[in-house]
Amino acid sequence: MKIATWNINGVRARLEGAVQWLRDAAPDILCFQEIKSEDTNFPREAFGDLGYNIALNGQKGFNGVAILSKVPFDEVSRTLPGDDSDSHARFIEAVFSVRSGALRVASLYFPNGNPPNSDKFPYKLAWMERFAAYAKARLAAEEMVVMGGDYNVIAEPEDARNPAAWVSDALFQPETRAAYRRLLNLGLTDAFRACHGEPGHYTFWDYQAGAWQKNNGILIDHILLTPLAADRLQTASIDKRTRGWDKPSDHVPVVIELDV
DNA sequence: ATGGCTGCAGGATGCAGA
Repeated sequence: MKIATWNINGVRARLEGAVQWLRDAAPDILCFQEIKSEDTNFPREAFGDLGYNIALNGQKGFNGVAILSKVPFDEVSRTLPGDDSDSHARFIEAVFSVRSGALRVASLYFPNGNPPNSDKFPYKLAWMERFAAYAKARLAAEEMVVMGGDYNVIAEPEDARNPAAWVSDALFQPETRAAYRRLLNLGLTDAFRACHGEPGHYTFWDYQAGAWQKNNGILIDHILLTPLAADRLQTASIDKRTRGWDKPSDHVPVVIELDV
C-alpha cells in the first residue's frame, strides 16, 4: 500500500498539479496539509473522479487538512486532544481495514511558530506536546499508525542546505528540535530517514530568492510510524518533481510503501 | 537584504507562511 503526505499550499490554486500527481503516483492514501479551504469549497469532484474518498478538516483562508483514500473510511476524527480553545484545523485521522488489521493514518499540520518571540512560538511548542501525548497513547495501545505531515521542524543541521540561515527561525530553535526528538524517542520511526540517512534531501524550497534553483531547501515533511507500521515499511521517497512544475506548492510529496 | 514570493479574503492591502 502506498501512502503519501503533501503540503499542497492551497488545494484550489494547485488543483491541476494535484490531480496530475495523483494520476501519476496513484497513492492509496494521501494526507494533505494547508488546503486553505472550507469543507464547502473543497474540490471534491476532481478527486472523487480519480476514485478517492475524502475526509476533511477545512478552515477559511489558511490551515486545513484532509485525507484522500481509495480505501473506505471506518472512522474519522478531527480533534487533537488537549486544548478545547484551539480553533486551528491542523489534525485529521482515519482508521482503515487492511489485510493485516486496522491501520490508522493521521494528516498533521504542525504550527510554524514564527516569529519565535511572539505568542505563536509557545503555541507551536504546546501543539507539539499535545501531539506527543496523542502519540504516546497510540503507542501504548500498540496500534499500527502512520503519521504524515508538515512537522515544521528542521530536526538536524543536515536537514537544511544552509543551516546557518535558520538559527533564528522557529523551525530550528533548540526547544523545537528537543520537542521533535522527544516525539521520536517515544518509539516512532521516521520512515524517510530509516531508508535514507545521507544529507541533502529536502521537502520544502521557498518561493523567494531562487531557493529551488539553488537547491536551498529544508526537510520538514515527515511520515512517522509506530513499530507495527515500521515493521511493514518497504520504501520511502521524496517526489521532488512537483516543485519544478508550473504554479507549484513550496512543499513536495513524501511517499512510503507499506506491506499491509 | 531590509522576507526578495504566494494564496486567500475581499474588493485594498494585511495576514500567514517558513
